[in-house]
Amino acid sequence: MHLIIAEKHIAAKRIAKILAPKEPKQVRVSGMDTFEYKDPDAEDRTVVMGLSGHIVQLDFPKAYNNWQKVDANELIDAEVITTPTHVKIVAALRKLGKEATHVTIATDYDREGELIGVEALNIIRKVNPDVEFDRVFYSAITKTEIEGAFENPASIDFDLADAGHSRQVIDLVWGASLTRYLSISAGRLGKLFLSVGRVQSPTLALIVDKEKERQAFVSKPYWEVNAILKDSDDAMVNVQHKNSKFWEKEEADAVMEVVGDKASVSSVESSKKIDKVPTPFNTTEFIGAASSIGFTASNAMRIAESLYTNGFISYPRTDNTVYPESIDLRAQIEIFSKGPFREYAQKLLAKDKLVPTRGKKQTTDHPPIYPASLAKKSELNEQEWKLYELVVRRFFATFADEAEWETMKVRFDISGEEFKANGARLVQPGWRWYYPYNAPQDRLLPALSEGDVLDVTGKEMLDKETQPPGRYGQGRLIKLMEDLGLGTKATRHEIISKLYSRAYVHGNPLQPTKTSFAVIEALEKYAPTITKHDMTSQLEEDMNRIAEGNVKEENVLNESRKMLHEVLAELANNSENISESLRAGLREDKVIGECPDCGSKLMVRRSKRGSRFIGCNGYPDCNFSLPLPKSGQIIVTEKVCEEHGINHVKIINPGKRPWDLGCPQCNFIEWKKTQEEEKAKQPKVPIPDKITDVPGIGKVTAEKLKNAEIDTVDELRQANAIELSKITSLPAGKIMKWQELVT
DNA sequence: GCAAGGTC
Repeated sequence: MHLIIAEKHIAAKRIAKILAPKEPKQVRVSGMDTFEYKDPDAEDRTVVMGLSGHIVQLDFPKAYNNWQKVDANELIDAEVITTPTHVKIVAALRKLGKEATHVTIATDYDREGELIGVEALNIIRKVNPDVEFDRVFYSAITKTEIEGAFENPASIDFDLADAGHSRQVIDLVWGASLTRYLSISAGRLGKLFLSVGRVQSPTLALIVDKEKERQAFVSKPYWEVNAILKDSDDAMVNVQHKNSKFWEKEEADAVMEVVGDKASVSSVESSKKIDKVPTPFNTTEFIGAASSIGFTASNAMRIAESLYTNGFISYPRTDNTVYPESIDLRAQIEIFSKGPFREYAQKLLAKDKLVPTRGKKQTTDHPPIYPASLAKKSELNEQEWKLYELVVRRFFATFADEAEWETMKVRFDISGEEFKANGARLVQPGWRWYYPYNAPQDRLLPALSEGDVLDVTGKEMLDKETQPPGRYGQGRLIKLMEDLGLGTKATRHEIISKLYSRAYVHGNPLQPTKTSFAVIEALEKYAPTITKHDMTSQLEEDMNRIAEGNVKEENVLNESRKMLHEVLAELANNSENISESLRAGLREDKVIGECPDCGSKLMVRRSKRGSRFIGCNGYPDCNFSLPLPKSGQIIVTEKVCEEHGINHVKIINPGKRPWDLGCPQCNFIEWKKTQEEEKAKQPKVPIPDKITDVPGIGKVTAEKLKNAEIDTVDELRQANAIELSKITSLPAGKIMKWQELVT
């Protein structure tokens, strides 16, 4: 039997369909769908099966799992084992592998694809050591490419796979040991650990650096002088003094002073401006465009994935910005000559020649993202449609003409002072007709010529100040990561999500917590390697050397482990310092403002039972407290409540979108109000006389309350639930419920 | 419980 292995299920299905003389048979093997056919030239049947990317994972043996017992240092030279992550697929691979006489690896045409293929082959060779194997390379699953690839099978590039494997080992060993070191050092064990990694840490450093730049920024005041003119047809023109920023108020005042009531046109310059045709979408460009119309990176990718699996767009994870020749582009446009985009498709098809733009990056992995089929609006939800439309319009735009603007620069003389106005008018929409996103508005000026005189109908002086550089939005950050070589098309958005879920950042644009400052500062000082994108560039270089056969993987790994030993030694030499500054950062993230009762700091605290609340540093003299939700990471944001002067709070739960709780005091007041309203709706129940009559309070609980000097219903009602919870170790929420019942 | 890379 000839076994063909593709990287994913859908690729296996489509390859089988292209290669099979008639419709391939779908056969289930160990719970996996495979595709079978009989090639007339072959003696035997062919089976095509798909993997799900990597089906195995690197890890340390179980003995290393205990963070308290196993030191970070020991991880460096620990054995690295391969464990299956997709058990069903591995089982199917073994079963089919045993039967196979010949295996063809048909995974994606890139380094990870080579490694994924070798991983699968290794599993097969364990059960069938002498099996024959080869490799095919293709850049798009089209009839021409697939047939061409299978007519000319090549051999597996084991060096390239080794290069990929070295990356896996280095990432695991560096990531795990530094994560463990920092987490232990900060006393953050359990799910609040402080993670470190080759990609995530330099990315976090970018965000922290930007925040530092903002903090160091000193804004400078400046003044702007504008005037409003009216021409003979009563058309208004807004003009600005040629000094767009006056740094001295006196100078602006002086200009205001002299501006009279007539303006004369001193010059009119008109010229042309060209907007270049956009290039085909790769993942980064797509996320950037989606981000500019309001999608988060992860949402954009999640939706793209579903559009892809439903056949509406091509594969969304690609670096390529050049359409491969094997795709019949005209036919792809023709698909849209009916339906909601027909107007656009027809206009393109009427062109003599369809020449698409080419981006800077040309790769072998996949084609750029383009629409694969015609969708009906009713088949998609609103968000899916928006992104589908984005992909369709971008695809069209890449065949369109340049957009052309007519620009006008007019200078005016008002009482000897020069003022200016800029106009722009889109004269040739070109590609902008197909792709109307983020289009600059026309700025129309009336027809003016030199010597024209206008009335000055108003003047104004605005005081402004220079603004600090903006924080990174997700789209911008992903572009920057790509420029620096951090992460891949498939992982950049996941890295960003990781930073959110680890509570290193919040908000969009991204804002780092104090903990992030502390983590990055500690690493930059004592383990700088892991905070720089150079580590990735160095790794890329090493991987290229391995791939070219110039160096053995083992040598690169030895070198890397040696470096990591040095890094950990440096950390150990400064352990007290590091521990202290990490803990200080963590503490700072818990400060939520000043206590309204006593002026001490209000902090996020933990009761003995482990539940969180906001408490006052003045305790026990001050009892001020506010409740917090039971689960989720608590992030104190920069926003301050206008009414209560304390910071707003966000709650992060894994897998859920962050919950903006707002001001904890407002939230508590709101909560009490809804409780009261709820209660008002309920039929009146008499308030119990004895504490043991309160539903939910039994003998044991009553005893506990008694120990805390709560004997009567009145005392229960008046108690501070959180304080009482601390003394009795009864849940505060329950106490509050009982209080409701006796109020 | 640790990374980053595939894929869903």
